[in-house]
Amino acid sequence: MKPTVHDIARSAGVSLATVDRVLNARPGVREGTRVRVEEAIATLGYVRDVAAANLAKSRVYPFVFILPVNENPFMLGLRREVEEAIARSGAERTRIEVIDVPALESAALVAALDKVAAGDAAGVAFVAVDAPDVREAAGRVAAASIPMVTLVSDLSQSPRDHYAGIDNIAAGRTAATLMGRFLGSRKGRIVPLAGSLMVRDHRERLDGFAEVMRQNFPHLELLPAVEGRDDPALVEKLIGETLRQHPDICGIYSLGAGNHGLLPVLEAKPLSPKPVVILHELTEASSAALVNGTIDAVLNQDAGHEVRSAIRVLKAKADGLPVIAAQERIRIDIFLKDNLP
Amino acid sequence: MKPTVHDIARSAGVSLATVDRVLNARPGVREGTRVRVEEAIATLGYVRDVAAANLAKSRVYPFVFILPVNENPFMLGLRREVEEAIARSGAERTRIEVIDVPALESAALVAALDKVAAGDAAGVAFVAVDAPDVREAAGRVAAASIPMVTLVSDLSQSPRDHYAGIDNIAAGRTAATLMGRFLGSRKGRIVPLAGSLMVRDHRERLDGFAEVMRQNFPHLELLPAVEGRDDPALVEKLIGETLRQHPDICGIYSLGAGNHGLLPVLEAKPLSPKPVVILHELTEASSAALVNGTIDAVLNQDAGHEVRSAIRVLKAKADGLPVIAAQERIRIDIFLKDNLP
DNA sequence: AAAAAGCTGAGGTACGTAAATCAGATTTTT
DNA sequence: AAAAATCTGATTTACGTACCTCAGCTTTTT
Repeated sequence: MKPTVHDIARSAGVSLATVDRVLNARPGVREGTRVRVEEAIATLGYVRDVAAANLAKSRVYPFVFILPVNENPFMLGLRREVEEAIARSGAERTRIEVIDVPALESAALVAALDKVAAGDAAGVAFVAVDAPDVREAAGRVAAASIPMVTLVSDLSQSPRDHYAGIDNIAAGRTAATLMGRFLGSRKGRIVPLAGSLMVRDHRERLDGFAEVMRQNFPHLELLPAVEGRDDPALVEKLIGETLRQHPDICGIYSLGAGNHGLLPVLEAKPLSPKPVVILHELTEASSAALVNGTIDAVLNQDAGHEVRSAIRVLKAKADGLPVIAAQERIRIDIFLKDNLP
Repeated sequence: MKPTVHDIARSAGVSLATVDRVLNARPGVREGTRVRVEEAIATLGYVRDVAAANLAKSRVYPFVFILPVNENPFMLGLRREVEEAIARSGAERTRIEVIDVPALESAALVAALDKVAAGDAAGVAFVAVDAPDVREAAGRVAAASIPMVTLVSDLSQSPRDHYAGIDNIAAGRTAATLMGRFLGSRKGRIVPLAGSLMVRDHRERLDGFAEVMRQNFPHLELLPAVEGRDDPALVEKLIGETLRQHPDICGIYSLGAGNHGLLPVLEAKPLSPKPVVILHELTEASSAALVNGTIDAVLNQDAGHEVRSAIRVLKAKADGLPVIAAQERIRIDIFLKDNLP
């Protein structure tokens, strides 16, 4: 049978209250007594029953999710996953507040973080904008001892407890290897399509991609990135121009969320020979394009996993418990037409 | 505030005992009263607090894992993950018993399943051998209303509640597409290396692989599968012979657990031009081979996810709760040298 | 030295649910 | 019609932990 506080009390020859004071580091226990209790805890191998403790405390975890207002499919999906987590709040003893902030603006994010730092949240998850003022605000959240995880986009050199997202440099490298291997001995130019290189994840993906390209596939020329601002109309225009200007394009790497502009162009007038196209983010559109052969591979991060992982980690940090590292690693999913979900 | 059984009782004008009888479908409540209580439950939007219920019941989930005794790295890893789950048993209110059975023998598996069916387990997970007598034994487990998930290898047309493993046909297809695309215009023979085609997952991988090969890459000739019984020495011998016999081999697909025999052969005398090699299961050896370029891709299933998923699903089934389908889908991980964990 | 203040420990109640025991009302049996 | 059996509902205790209140003891203050 699992030992309980009663067993500890009996074994150490003290009352429940004393055991409780030792367990919860409350004052009012003589040193010698404390040691006796701690020995009993160690000998019996007592572990606190978190469920019972939460029940007794009527514990709820008030978490805050700071999400950018962004119309692209990935962010909409992320938001939906947060809403599903909110729907499960009752069962999970969480209470999740969502703060909307304009995308890519650090000022609003800083304000939101400061509001969290001043409040009584048990944890905060946010999509980071990698800027100095955000880093400072994160410092204030950490100073308030509020667990903090970055979501999707990380904040470098910050005191966040955890990053729930993929390694974007690795994603770019992976895309490059797939691109190079799929092209084989074909020669030509590769065009990367980003949303904005001011965004850290886009920049990292491009960096990883460019490095592997240069190193392993020097016969392929990498064009400067087209920045489409993830705006379908703009992407359509810019990509159309680029393709006209460079008839020898043999590869396209769309590392942002501009697929709604890219796919129509590719489907309207298929190039010959068909370029190798690799996208990020699995959506209905990209899934269909994979099936009909317009594109060749999709790299994906699972927003549902990211949200659930963020919540698990925040809970664990709030309770000072360890996390299962392997469970919380967000993987880069690679989809070909053969392994679609 | 979340409504509790007390709120229901007050709202319906009955006692706690009556609410409890309705909630747990116990007899002894007049039809009219039952309806009143159910209406109160619906109006207030009551949901049972599973943690509190488990506490009151002193609930533990006695689960049984039936694992084949098998020395290959994947099965050893699976076993280690089950052991880690056992280490977490206290916190998760589980009590996990492991039954060892000889690999690939349906008789021992049937005996183990029958033992489970006769016992008081709250759920069972097992690595299925796809045979009629196993199917029948599974039927007896289902008849005893014991939740049941297959692990790693599925049991067709069986009453299992869930399958915690990858889609092996899709895995084979994915391997074929990667193989074909990596080879580009190269011509030659492809050799599949299996453990045994009597094992369902190996057969399915081969089937998926062969179909895509035939359909999309007809210029590549698929040799009959080499069955190496996942025995390093035997694999080394057979693969050596095959390579000598067919100097034009340009692709190797190792779909079983025979990598410890294959890798030494490839590293000892590298072929030129280097064949494209795709393996299953990420281990230290395959990871190293990926980094040094001996092999080109690794398909993997995450044993830790499979075990944790199996436990989550068994718990949910035992409590009659729904599962988060997306969370429980086991994905085919594709690793290139660029996205190793 | 008496009173006040702090220290240490004991006991009890609450959290939300399950389940056993108990009490009153209704129906069935003889 | 009385006794027994069955229904239906109420009360109480328990699960493991947190935390509040109170009592006895020791130390400090006046």
